[in-house]
Amino acid sequence: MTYAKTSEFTQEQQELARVAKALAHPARVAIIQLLASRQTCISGDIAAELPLSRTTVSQHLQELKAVDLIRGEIEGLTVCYCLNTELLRRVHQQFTGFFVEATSNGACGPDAGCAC
Amino acid sequence: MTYAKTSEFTQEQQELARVAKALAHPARVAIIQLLASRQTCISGDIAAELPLSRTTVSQHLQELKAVDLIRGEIEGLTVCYCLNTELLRRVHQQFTGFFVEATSNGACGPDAGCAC
DNA sequence: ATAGCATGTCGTATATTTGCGTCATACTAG
DNA sequence: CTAGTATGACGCAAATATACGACATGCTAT
Repeated sequence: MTYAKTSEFTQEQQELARVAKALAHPARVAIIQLLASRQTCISGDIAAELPLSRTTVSQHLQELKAVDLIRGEIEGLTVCYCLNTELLRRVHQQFTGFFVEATSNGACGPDAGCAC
Repeated sequence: MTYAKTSEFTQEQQELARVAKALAHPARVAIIQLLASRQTCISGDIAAELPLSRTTVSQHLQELKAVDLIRGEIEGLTVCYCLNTELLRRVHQQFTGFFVEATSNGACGPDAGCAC
């Protein structure tokens, strides 16, 4: 994600893109849903639930952790991953703001001089 | 995005990831914000507003178009791009559902047997 | 027809992502 | 201490994404 031109955008745009990127893979979406559905914060059980190797799942977990959407605590032999609900709520706000802004102005139409 | 294992996830997870991927670059976020802020559906003016070459911007536009988040109508010499507000609203719902699901269950804590 | 502009497509180089096997580490149990 | 197990780190191959210059196409005037 650290391409040369990436830095020339708004902080807000970069943040949104950053989180979006974290959710840009079905496995990572699935991981978050899994963590949300279980009371216990499972660890390697996640890998067992996904159609991917343990190694690959571990990488996806690291990616989610890098964005701080999830957190991991070493619990003896296993590792306990949890959702960062606080951040998730904040991100939800951010996305909502974006979508509202994008949908508030009625779609451009003939009035604006275009055929859409 | 069409890796081998991608297809073994829920339709819902794939859809969400698909849209998230479309928003996973600051330029594409910026494009949507630009289209939302202007009454007229600008075309190549978009390129002028972004710190990227016209060619690169055109590619980002094609990606957004591929996911149907925006639509383009040839308007004589120029091309008029518009937001697909209908889809945007649907996507907003989808994301909200996801985030609510992820944040409704209180974070796992000592009760669940973990230190998070 | 000719010239000129707006756009998209193509080819190319580089950076990143994805997926997995193998190894190193760390802790638990015997 | 010796296994045994759960995890992350490392390295590698293949697939994608990113960015851009050069070209092709399609209108609009003149």
